[in-house]
Amino acid sequence: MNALKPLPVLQSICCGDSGNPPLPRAAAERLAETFKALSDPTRVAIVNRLARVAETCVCDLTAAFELSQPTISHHLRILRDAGLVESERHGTWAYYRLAPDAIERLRGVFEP
Amino acid sequence: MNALKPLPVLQSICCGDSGNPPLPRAAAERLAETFKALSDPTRVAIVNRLARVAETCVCDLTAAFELSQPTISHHLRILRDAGLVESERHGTWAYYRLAPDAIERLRGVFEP
DNA sequence: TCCTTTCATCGATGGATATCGATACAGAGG
DNA sequence: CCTCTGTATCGATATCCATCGATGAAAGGA
Repeated sequence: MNALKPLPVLQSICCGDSGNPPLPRAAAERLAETFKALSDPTRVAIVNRLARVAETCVCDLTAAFELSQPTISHHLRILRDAGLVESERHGTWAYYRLAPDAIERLRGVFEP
Repeated sequence: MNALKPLPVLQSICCGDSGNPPLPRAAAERLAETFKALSDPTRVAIVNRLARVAETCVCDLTAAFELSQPTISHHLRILRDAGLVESERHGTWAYYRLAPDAIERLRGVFEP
């Protein structure tokens, strides 16, 4: 932790603080939460699968990935809490699909 | 784990396996690793800052975020290992910038 | 009503992670 | 050589997470 900012002459050699407003902490935390939902290979594969088939029930996911049903359900909950997927019950089955506007939210991080 | 697939009549009610090739596990792991690097609020804020100022030394980051210098260095290493940022030393200071083609890699997950 | 199927939740556990202080390394200037 | 400053790494610790078996909840069929 350096309490003093560099001298002006050094500030031009190093890099000065830009005048742009920084990303608020709350926004950074919300974005990080969404990225964290994609920080697992299984969840990336689930999202990719939903991008291809548009709708899937849990039973097909447990068959596709070699994981137990509670584990798949756990991953789906994390994706749903992050707002990346939506779920709907039809009779006995629960159908999951991609949330329509979830992807657009992630792009702003990389743009000035 | 259900050993039997649903009967054909139920298969049409539930959802069948699409013929599309699934995402290979290695690709899913690589993508998850990149997303994991963005699963922390501090790292999201660092990337956002680099998107605005294009180049920053570590000393400015430790001043901007109220974290210790080892912690900032730790986060920068994770971002660099993930291929999201690049670093370069000029004299005493280390400069970090966004890796140019890092963002494009992340988009394919959501597209069929 | 009882049974089966599908999915969600709970509790436990082994492994990963964010954070810090202490320390080592590297470059610039005496 | 030594010292100072900016970074990186190390070791330790508290917390979080992925996974599983067991169990609960909900819906449909016999």
